[in-house]
Amino acid sequence: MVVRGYRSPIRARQAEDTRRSIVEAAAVMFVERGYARTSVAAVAAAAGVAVNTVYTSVGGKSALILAISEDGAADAVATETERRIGECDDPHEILRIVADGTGQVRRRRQQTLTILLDNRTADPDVAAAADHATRVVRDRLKVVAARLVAVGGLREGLTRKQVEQTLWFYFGFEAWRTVRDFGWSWKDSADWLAKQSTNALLAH
Amino acid sequence: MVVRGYRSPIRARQAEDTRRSIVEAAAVMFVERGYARTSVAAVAAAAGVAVNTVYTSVGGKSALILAISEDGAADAVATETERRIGECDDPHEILRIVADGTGQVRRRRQQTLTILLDNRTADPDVAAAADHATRVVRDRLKVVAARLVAVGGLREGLTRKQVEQTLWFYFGFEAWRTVRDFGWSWKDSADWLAKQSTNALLAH
Amino acid sequence: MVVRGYRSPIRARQAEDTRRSIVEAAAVMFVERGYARTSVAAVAAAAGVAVNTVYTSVGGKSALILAISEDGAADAVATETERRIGECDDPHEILRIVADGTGQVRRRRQQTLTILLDNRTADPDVAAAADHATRVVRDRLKVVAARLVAVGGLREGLTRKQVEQTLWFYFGFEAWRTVRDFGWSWKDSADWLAKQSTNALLAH
Amino acid sequence: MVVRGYRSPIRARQAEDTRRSIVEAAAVMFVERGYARTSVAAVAAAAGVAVNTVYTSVGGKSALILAISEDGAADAVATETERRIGECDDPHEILRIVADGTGQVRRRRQQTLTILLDNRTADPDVAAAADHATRVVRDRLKVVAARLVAVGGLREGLTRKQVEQTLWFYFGFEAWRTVRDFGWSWKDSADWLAKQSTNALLAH
DNA sequence: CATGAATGAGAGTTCATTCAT
DNA sequence: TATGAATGAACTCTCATTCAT
Repeated sequence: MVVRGYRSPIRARQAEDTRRSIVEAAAVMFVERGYARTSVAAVAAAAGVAVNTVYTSVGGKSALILAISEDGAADAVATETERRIGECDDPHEILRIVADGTGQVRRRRQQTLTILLDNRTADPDVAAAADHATRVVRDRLKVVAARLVAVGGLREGLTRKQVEQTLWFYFGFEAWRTVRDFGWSWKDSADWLAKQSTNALLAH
Repeated sequence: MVVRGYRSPIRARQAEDTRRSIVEAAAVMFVERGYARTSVAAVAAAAGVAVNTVYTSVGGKSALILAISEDGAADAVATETERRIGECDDPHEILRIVADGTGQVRRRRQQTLTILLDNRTADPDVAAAADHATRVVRDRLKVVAARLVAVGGLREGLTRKQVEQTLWFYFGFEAWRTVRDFGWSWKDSADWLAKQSTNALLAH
Repeated sequence: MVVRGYRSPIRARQAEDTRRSIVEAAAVMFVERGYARTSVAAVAAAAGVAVNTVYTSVGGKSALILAISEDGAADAVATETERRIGECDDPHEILRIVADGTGQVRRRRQQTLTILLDNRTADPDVAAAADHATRVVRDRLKVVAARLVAVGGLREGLTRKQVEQTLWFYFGFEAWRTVRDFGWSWKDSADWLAKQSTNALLAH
Repeated sequence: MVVRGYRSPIRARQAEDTRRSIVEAAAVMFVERGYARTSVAAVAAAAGVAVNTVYTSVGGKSALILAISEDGAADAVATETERRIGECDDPHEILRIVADGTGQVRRRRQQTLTILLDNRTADPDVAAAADHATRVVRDRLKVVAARLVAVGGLREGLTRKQVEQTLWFYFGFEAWRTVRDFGWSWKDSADWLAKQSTNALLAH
């Protein structure tokens, strides 16, 4: 077998296009019909490729979930949010920033999160990906909790762990899902959550 | 054609036992492995019966979900809770009662709710059952919201709809699931939710 | 086990009623949906009895076919027809009698014959019953052929075997089925078949 | 999405071979054991392929029937027969041609017709295919009837509809089946049917 | 790189039948 | 005698996956 030093940028880009369209098609179908009831054949048909192309260009069914969950992993918003919080000394403002930040992440990754959370039980790989996503967010909220403790202004008697849990209660996936179901606008949702969490966490 | 009345209480009870053990086995497996990945054969094996006994005594796979969701449908706690709220004039006390009541329902039906909520996407029948369960609880919270409006003491500017949504935010399935995940005791969970919702809804 | 000299004519008659209604229900369903696609459970439901009663009072599925095919086996018409042919010397009249006789048998046993003929391939038992019914009729036509040879008036050169085959062609199950499909009246059908067979068999 | 044209004549032919051998194996088994009692697995085994290859290359069980019935649908003989009848002015000759033509079609499609006719009740799809085949032949005989009316020589008082029905009686599936069962040669069968139908339809 | 063909494993479901009452 | 419960065996079909091209 001769390994040729052969690269075709055109074909490489086509391949990338194919891959992307498959992953996108999969995401849509996973939201609509759920992971378990979506067949690889259906994804291929929706993407307009042969069944096997799904395997050659993305991988098996669980690779599709991985690809979906990785697509939005490197989220610039989250990094930016973290930076702003690190620079902010006002706890009220910090909660506001968290509300906006988690809202924007949610907005951006809504589809992905729905897929991961709603199909936890369908496949161990999905469960793992969902847990990973959860852990990432909760780790960020841990940092926020530490910052809130540092800047002061919390209600009496709140431990750092309690703060972190409260933040997750108000800004976690379930919270956002619930308020999204109410049909509120993104801004109203963020306002409301910021207000509730302020009540819960800050003195006065 | 003469329809002869045939009754054998012994056999009827045995049949009911069989049915129950199948449904219980199914519930356990649906929690552990999820609906989609649990086969009827596995349920039958766990219940110690033949595969087709599942069909003759319960029905198909989706009938299992239905049976599970109906098992706890008529919940005496919910009725009792509604009665107590109807007799109570103190809004703080009402929220306390709601916290305890939803907690007890959750406690009692934890397994069932987990199954329904986590397998929504796996099967339309599951989705329907989950929606039904959700609607039942939200309808009850609507009544509570109306009661709170009636007894007074709410924060200024809150509409009845907002009250209902807030109640769902604090006492709905997602809220309880979140606090359960924190590993808190049932009592602590109820206390915390009551406190948070009081902050959110009541003046002072 | 004590064998009691116990007979209850009432129960015996009830049992016979049950049996008959099951067989009749089976006959209807076999015509409508075919043997293979008719389940024993469906027959039982149509007859208003438990599934197992079909087994205890008639037998298995193929016993149903046997019961159906025997119900009309002892056909008085056929015997009467044979007698009249034996007494008749006019070949034209004989064919007339055969036309009427086979028509009446067909009329009377239409349902049964349809079941047997249309479900030959569905079950070896059905095939056997169908073959039996066919043989009975062809044997009778053999007697007729012999009689026609005896009374004379046949076209030149016809062997007894040819006569028998021709009679089967014009008065057999397939012939009657074909003319029935035309929607003709029983009388018109018999007239037409008598005329055609007369043309085929008799001189002039 | 770019749809790339992919053609591999070698593989396409192999696939076609596979398909054909499956359909042929199915035809044999349907004749021998009937449609209902023939399992897809048995067909696959007889064809030497995996069970699911039956599904991927032909379709489900009913698709097998369709494939079988279509295999001989475009029958050149029928077309040729129609042409010859259109050019013929002698009614005796026309009946002769019809006898030969229907006989040849029967000869060629014997297996297919047996399958369709004998399994009518086994499956609605089979019934539909059988009805279709029947209709095609009867439609052709309608044309013949019209031609006979046009060229003249019919017995007095025969309507075109009666002519068509008579043709179906003598040259339809049931008629041919009956004479086939007699064990006659194809030629003898055609001669006999031509003669009988001539007697029935033509003056003198 | 992408394809069509073929596969093995397993799913849910139905069926004819038997057992204990 | 007739019943309801339970069964084993089989069926059709779908799925995720691999092979040769």
